[in-house]
Amino acid sequence: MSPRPRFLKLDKNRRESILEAAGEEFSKFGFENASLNQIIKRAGISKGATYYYFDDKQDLFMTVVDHLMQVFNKEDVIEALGESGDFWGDIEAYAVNSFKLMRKIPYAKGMMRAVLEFTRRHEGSIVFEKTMEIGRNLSVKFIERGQRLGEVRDDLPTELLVELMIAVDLVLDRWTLENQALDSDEEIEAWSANLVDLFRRILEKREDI
Amino acid sequence: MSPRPRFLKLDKNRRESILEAAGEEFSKFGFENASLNQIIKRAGISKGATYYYFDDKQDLFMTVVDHLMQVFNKEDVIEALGESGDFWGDIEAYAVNSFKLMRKIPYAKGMMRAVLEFTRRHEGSIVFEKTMEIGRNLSVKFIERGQRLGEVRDDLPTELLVELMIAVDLVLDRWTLENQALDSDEEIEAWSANLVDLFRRILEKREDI
DNA sequence: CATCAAGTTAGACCAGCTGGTCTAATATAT
DNA sequence: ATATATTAGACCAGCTGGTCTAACTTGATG
Repeated sequence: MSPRPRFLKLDKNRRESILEAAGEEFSKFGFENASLNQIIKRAGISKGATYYYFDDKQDLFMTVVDHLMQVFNKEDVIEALGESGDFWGDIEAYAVNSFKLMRKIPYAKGMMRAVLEFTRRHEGSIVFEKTMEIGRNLSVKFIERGQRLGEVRDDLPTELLVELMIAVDLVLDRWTLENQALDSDEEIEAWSANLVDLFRRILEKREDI
Repeated sequence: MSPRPRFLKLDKNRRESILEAAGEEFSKFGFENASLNQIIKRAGISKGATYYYFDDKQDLFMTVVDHLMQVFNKEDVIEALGESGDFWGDIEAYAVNSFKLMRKIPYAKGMMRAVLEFTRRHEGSIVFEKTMEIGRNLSVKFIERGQRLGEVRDDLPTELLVELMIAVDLVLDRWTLENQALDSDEEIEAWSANLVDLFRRILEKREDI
């Protein structure tokens, strides 16, 4: 019944072209607005094959999400976060990494937005709870660690801070994407610094205002 | 050909129920995903009437936008912005006003998001240029005035700062909306202060980092 | 009052798309 | 040769934005 194992046995090229087509479509239009037929056409597979590998549209969506999670989790910069002395420096390292990854998988950030939107609309959906937990926990853990170190404010709800981080992240992503600002490593580092500066401005504990 | 004058002659109740139904639908789902049929059903009018008053879906969308623009422009707090000595204080006054307005027209902010999304997808569309100019100019003027007063940073492109402001604004709007945080005037003022604090953190000129 | 034209409305209808189902054909392995 | 895994694509109901005709309302004119 659950056709995912089948999908994993598939030829690598074909598998990736499906993931890419789906990823780009979902990334551009969000879950609801993405056209399954369009994905199929772009991936060059038939309806029959599609529904042989996936239960439905949502299953395909989840497969793309899972794939991205795996890629992102391989990079274990996150683990070291805040373990060294330089908390904000570690964040910057993570940001650089994230930007570099984005250049390799351009639809990754769009997918993140799509997932957020989806979970907002289908809050009851059990399937996505775990997925969201992973993404959220990263930011939540980061914020809580920062708070324990006395670096991050605690006057606003953590969930709100997470939302703010994601929003700012997405704005900078789109900005750099539209202005082709990430062509060289220097540019990646410069924009990472900008992102971290914004995070810092928003999250930093301050008494002076 | 252009049926808008007809619409204005319409009975006020009916006109407003159409605007409200359309506003809520567009606000929830964005332009493309909003169902015209749904709007019609909720407004209690027929297809024939709809296409008698509006050229097409986009015309209806524009009509809602126009309506909101009129409402917002009546409040002329914006004009005084930064004319007094207290720049950030003036911003706060504007934020309070904006939150109060949002409570009266709950779909206003959702519409803003919808407009942003639409213009992003239809950048060529001449119809929307003027509309966007109004919204943008407000933030742009604000930022430039702040820069002239030496309060606002100038190390990032103005357009990017605008995007950041809008994004943060939307996050706080949704947050307050979902947590019914704006029931009393005290809460409105408290959250306005939070919003302004965030604006300030993001925009403020700083040497220390 | 009757007549006639203009303004307004209802909703049947259309092509085009959607996600999803089903069958029949083909490839593969035993 | 046979059973099973895989694929193609015709087909479906349900929706979409938009068109069109026929009926109804309104108001002016005789």
